[in-house]
Amino acid sequence: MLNEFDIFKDFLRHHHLRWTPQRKLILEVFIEQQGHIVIEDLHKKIHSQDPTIGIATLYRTMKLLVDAGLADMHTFNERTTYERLYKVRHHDHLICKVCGRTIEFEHPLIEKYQLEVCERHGFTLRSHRMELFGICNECRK
Amino acid sequence: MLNEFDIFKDFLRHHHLRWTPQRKLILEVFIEQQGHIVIEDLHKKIHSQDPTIGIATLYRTMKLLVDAGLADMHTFNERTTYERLYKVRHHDHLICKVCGRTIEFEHPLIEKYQLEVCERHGFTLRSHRMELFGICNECRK
DNA sequence: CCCCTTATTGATAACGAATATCAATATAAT
DNA sequence: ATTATATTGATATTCGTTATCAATAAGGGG
Ligand SMILES: [Mn+2]
Ligand SMILES: [Mn+2]
Ligand SMILES: [Zn+2]
Ligand SMILES: [Zn+2]
Repeated sequence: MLNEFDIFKDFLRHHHLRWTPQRKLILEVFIEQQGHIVIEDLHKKIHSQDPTIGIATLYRTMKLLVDAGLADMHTFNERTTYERLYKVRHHDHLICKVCGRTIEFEHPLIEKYQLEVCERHGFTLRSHRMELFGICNECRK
Repeated sequence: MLNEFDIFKDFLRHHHLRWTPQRKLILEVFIEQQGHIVIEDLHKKIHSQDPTIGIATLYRTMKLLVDAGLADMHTFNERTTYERLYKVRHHDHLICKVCGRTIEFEHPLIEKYQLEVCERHGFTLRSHRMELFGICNECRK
């Protein structure tokens, strides 16, 4: 199986885009993160390795990673986060309104019923977003 | 059962807030809309009845209506919309990525499994968001 | 009804995340 | 190497929303 670098390179080639040192570094830093990461934190880490990389390039590259299927973008609590999406199963999130913590889960039946609903409406499903908001175990204490 | 005006008045009293002509007009215009409405359209309609009402007051009042449980706020395709929430059953949305149309649906089993997931994680569910993105029947043709 | 505290208002400045612009530079195909 | 074109970083710009603030209004007590 191809690794993320090869997947990204292939994606770029396919779209007549170019493999650059900036894109390489951004991908390197991104894949060593885990969980949901915001642009700001990503930028700090990238900046510490190469202070010349501009914020615009980071935004542009993250968009490419999403298009390439290597990153997933979420917006929780007015905040945009990116999540690695490589050999990671699809999942949805519980989001604590108090501490902001997210809990990941998957529920095959829910996914199945989503498809059912779409079929019933002649709708071709491409992606979905499901977020459950509330109060987590820790914050209830 | 109380109507929306009484509910809003009660809400305001409870929070030591005041019933004003501006809030009355905004609620009047809001409840005669159906479906998902953006601030801009709401503002146009309000402006035609009273050009002196400022946009800030509209934003402030819509937030109050959400808090009072009379309006629901969504963000589809980077656009914030408000939806009337009075004697309207909870529902989720299919959103066409081509034409932007939304289709409403409800699925009791999905809701049930959502609760199940929350219980399993000791999570107290307060609200949720579920949006299915894809291509609608019209746009596929 | 008046008084008085406090909420509300509208105009407008400010914010901030994300994007557009653009001239200089780098990439990769030939 | 040459060449066409994609990319870059700095920076200006966008735009929906919120903060500021002085003037005004609401509404409870008397
Ligand atoms: Mn996740
Ligand atoms: Mn709806
Ligand atoms: Zn929590
Ligand atoms: Zn459509």
